[in-house]
Amino acid sequence: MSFRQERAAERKANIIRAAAKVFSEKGYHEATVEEIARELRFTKGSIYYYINRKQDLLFECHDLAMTMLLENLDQIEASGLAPDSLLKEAIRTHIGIIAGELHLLTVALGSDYLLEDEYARVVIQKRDAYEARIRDIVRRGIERGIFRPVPEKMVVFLLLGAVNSISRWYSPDGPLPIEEIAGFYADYLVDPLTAGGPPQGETAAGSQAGNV
Amino acid sequence: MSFRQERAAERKANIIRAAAKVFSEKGYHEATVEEIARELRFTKGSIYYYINRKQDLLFECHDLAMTMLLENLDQIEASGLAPDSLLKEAIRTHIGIIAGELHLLTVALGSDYLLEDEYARVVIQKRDAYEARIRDIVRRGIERGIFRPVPEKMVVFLLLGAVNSISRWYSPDGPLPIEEIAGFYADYLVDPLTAGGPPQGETAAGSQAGNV
Amino acid sequence: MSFRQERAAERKANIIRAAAKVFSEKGYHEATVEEIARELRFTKGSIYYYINRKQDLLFECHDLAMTMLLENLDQIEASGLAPDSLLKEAIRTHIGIIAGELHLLTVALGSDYLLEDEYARVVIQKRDAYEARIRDIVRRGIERGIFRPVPEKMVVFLLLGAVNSISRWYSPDGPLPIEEIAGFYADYLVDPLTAGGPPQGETAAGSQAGNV
Amino acid sequence: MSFRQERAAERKANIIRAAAKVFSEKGYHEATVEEIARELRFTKGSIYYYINRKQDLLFECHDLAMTMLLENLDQIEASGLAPDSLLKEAIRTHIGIIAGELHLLTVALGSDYLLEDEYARVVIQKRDAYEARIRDIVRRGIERGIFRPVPEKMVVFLLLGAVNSISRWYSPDGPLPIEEIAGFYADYLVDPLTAGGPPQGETAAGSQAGNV
DNA sequence: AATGAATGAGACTTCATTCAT
DNA sequence: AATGAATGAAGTCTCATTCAT
Repeated sequence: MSFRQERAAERKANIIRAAAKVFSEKGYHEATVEEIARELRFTKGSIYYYINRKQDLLFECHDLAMTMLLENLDQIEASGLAPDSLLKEAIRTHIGIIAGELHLLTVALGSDYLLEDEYARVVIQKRDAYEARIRDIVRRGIERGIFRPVPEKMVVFLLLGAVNSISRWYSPDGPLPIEEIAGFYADYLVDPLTAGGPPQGETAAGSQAGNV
Repeated sequence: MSFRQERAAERKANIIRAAAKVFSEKGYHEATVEEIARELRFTKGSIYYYINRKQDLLFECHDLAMTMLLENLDQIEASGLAPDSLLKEAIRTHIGIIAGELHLLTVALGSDYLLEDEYARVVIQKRDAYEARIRDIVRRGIERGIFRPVPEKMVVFLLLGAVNSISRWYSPDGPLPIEEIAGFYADYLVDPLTAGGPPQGETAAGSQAGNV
Repeated sequence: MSFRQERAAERKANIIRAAAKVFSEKGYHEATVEEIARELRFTKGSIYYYINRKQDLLFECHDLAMTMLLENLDQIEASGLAPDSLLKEAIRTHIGIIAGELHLLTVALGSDYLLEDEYARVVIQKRDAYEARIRDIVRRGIERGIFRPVPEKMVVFLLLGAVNSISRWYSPDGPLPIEEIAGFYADYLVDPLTAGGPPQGETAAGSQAGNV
Repeated sequence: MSFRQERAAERKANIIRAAAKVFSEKGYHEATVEEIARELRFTKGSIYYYINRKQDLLFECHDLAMTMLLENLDQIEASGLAPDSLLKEAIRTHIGIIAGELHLLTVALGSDYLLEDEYARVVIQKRDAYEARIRDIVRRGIERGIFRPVPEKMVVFLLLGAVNSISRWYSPDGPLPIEEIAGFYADYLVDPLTAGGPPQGETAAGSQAGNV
């Protein structure tokens, strides 16, 4: 990448982050392009040198966030950890990303019905891929007898629902360090899966396997 | 309540539900007053005979939803159940309300930054009250040694985050009956609180039958 | 048509004529919707109660003009005149329509590249139909030996080119009554087609000398 | 003219022609400076090294076209032809210029209301001069008894209207060579002026039958 | 009770134009 | 000579809201 291109890319990333900030504070529609511009010390028109439409900014927020989550998964899956540790690590790092890119993830985890069809398709596909990979971890855990049998899909929804909701209340100024939050969530959510722990065997789980 | 008032109240509820439907499908801003009117077989102008502003409809959605949740809590708290059963029951019925009033709860659990300050204050207060009461159940459980000591606030966030996210994927046409989902969530989320590990033997499963 | 619908249709026709006026004076792009509204003592927003987009107004101008020309052709073709008289009558009435609906025809005969594809297709089809019907008159004249053999298509282009250009200079305030202009054009353009040469002597020419 | 000046002039002509091309295809307003630049393998910014304003380009199109027409008239008037032959020659060469500089003439013969007042004045003056000189040819013909008495002004409008409209449908890829079109138009339009009817027999018409 | 009509504020977007490099 | 970047003015369009009937 040439120097010029690099600078342009950097500037674009800035714009996306500025958009994420404003979007996360006021919502997509209440956020005006002018506000995003102001955030960057730009004028309204200037933004349009880098983007085509406001909607693009929303898409880029979603896309960047999903890309970060997926790449994170790549990394930790390369570690060779066992399913239980792996799932915990996935949760912890997922939470770490939420905290580290709070605006971005707040936008991305918020309502996606704001995305126009064309864009929604791309984003939903990535999100589905992410969910599928988490589900795979759970499945592998069950197969190896590390996790008790559970309806994987529902469990993943439960896990991600709990985890993602952190973006709604977390503040870096809060009393708890994010690592502690992350650790607590990981344990709280994964431990019930480990065989010798929580509900043994006969939960509705069995009958539900593969149902959701 | 006089016949007149009754009819008026009923009509108001209809309007709120129509608004909730459209809001939940398209989001507050993409939903036009005309669409809501159409849903009611009204014209845009006519709806203003019943409401003052579009924003009112959003507020009513939030308010009605929170009222339903709070009243539900009143009811089950009157049952005299022990904290663990009570918490599970709270979760189950909370999920039942989500499923039963999907549009309404989807709107109410979605982004609240769409509410103007005046209204937001009212709604947030109710939501805080709801969280506080759930937190109290947890606290009582800890005090009585039924639950292990945990950071109550975070646990409640975790619980509600997981539970509320159901509104994002649940569909009445899905394969799983909502009671099963509710039971699974309740067990999965409450069992980790019980002191020595999961409740022995008596998994909620049994006690859940036909509960929601 | 109900009273209401009638009124609405009338109002729409007014809007189209107002648009035609402004378009013909300043061109499509230099004409702002606000100016058109002002012409009608409307506000900008009000116009959008009747139309969807500015482009619609342009289309309606084209469409209305072509419809008038085509209906006029229907009428005079029903007269049973011979091709030479018929062609002259067609030219005369065509010119009459230009003068009678000067704004509208100025817009319609002006550049059609301003129309978006969807609309252009409709308009071009009507224009082609119009040309084809004029061409048919010429062809019938040739077949019956009333006209000498000529390349019909080119002749029609020549005729219509000459006739339509009237919209560029004609003014109702000019010295010449439109009937005289129309008669002169009809004779000047059709006589060359009649086999033995032009009608001798009796052209309107004399009385018009130095008039324009 | 120095080498430098020559090069500069050439470049300017290129730019005007590029502008004419884009203007003629999309109209003045729909043509963006960027497109014109692209046509020249320039960037938007660069073009402003050569021009001051977009409007200048439009003016230059008009001006260049009128200059070509006027210079053409100079040339053929120097030939000493009689009014009838002269008028035909004027029409033929006028048409030749339209075909030879199609883009340019399409722009120039199209709507002039796009020109700002300052420029419009210059252009309209040239156009008036052109019309006046054509009118003079007609007048001389009448005075010498070669043409029958006709309202000169209207005749010139008719002639030019017909001739100029060629720019709307002519394509170099069409079936007819431009010389034939030009000849046909010249005869068709001028013959009606000659007193006793058109020159008998020798009209180009015969040879062209069925051509278009 | 209901509605057609009208309005005005505001947002997105486009683009000619400028300018530092 | 050339260009990437930035700007500001303007215009289209949407829609919640009002109001006379």
